[in-house]
Amino acid sequence: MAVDRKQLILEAAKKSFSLFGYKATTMDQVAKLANVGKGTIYTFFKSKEEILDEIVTSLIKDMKTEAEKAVDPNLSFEENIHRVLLRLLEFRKSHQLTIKLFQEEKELGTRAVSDVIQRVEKAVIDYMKGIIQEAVDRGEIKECNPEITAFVMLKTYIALIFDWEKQHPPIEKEEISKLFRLYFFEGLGK
Amino acid sequence: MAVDRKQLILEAAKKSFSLFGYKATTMDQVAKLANVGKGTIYTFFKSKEEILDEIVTSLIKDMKTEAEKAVDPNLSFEENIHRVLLRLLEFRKSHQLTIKLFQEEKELGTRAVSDVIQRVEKAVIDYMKGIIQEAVDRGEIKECNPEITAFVMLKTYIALIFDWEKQHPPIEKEEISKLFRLYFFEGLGK
DNA sequence: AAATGACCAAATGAACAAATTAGTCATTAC
DNA sequence: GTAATGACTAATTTGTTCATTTGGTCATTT
Repeated sequence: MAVDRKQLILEAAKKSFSLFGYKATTMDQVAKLANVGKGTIYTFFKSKEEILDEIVTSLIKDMKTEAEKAVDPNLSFEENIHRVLLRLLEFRKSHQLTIKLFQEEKELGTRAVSDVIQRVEKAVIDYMKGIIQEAVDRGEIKECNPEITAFVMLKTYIALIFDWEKQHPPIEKEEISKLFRLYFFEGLGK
Repeated sequence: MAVDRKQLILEAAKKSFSLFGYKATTMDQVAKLANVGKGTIYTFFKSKEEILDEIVTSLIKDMKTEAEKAVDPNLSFEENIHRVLLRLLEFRKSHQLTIKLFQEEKELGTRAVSDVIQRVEKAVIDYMKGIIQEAVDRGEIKECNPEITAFVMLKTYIALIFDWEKQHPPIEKEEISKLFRLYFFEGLGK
């Protein structure tokens, strides 16, 4: 079978988005990178935005795989959710595409990019929601609204990992784990 | 004694910053609003930014007063810190100046405004830090890093009040109080 | 039938002109 | 004499023009 042109286009676009961002990537560039006529792109995708959407859909799939690798059924819910969050935020921190996208959202506020980031966040929360619901069902943790809990946990991790570093030296993984246990599981109360 | 010109200028600037934002406020406008010559402004302040700084310094003082009013020594630390946070975020939510400033920081990214918001956040965290340290000393809550704890609590509240509302119906005050107790004091663990 | 790139209308941004602005300072008012 | 002023200026911002670039189409080629 000949080369999969759609795949070529997706890879070219992903590379270009990662390197230059969404807005700065031109369709001519993608066509050239993919070794394909520009028109060909439009036989597979109806717009530039649709390419980004498809790339992010597969990104979300990758993140899910990554998250699942972090889960170990022998460990407690507490340990698992911590590992999932760390792994996902590590992913976000180390993958060119996500870095560029978050940067573009903050600096340019490109709408298509905002939309797509929203989608990633929702996917993460949905995934965590599932894990939390299971833990509640298993009786491992107290009754709680899984969506709000997932939301608060994610925001807390982002605050500890991304926001804290803006003004202070980074907190060690081990330390974050301790903080997380203290705040969310044991509680500050005596 | 004649009218306090410096105060007139501060009030005019505050009004204009609240109405149009920092960047969109001109010194001519402030002078006109304050009924003084533009040159007079520069006998009290060395720049537009210094006016903003002074206004924010007094804003921080107001917030501190507001926060102190929320504290009731008969209540538990848990209840007090919750009341302080709610009161401060209520303040931020309902005061024209803070609304405009946060909006301008997000939309325009004006540097002087970013600096000043940073300062407000630091002041809030410092204040909370003190309350937390006291509670630790009193043995009311577990040993913890007061600064990180204050930081995480503030971020959590902002997430619950501002970020959650972007996508969901707002959470009731009473509900936020419950969530806060659950996550930070009792912990999810059984 | 699939792929292509010349083509087009719309969007962008470089370049320049005009207007506005923060801050100064010689003059004025008291 | 000194506190206040607003006309002035250098610098920045804004509006405008217009050539270039861009996303997307489609007649032609393979």
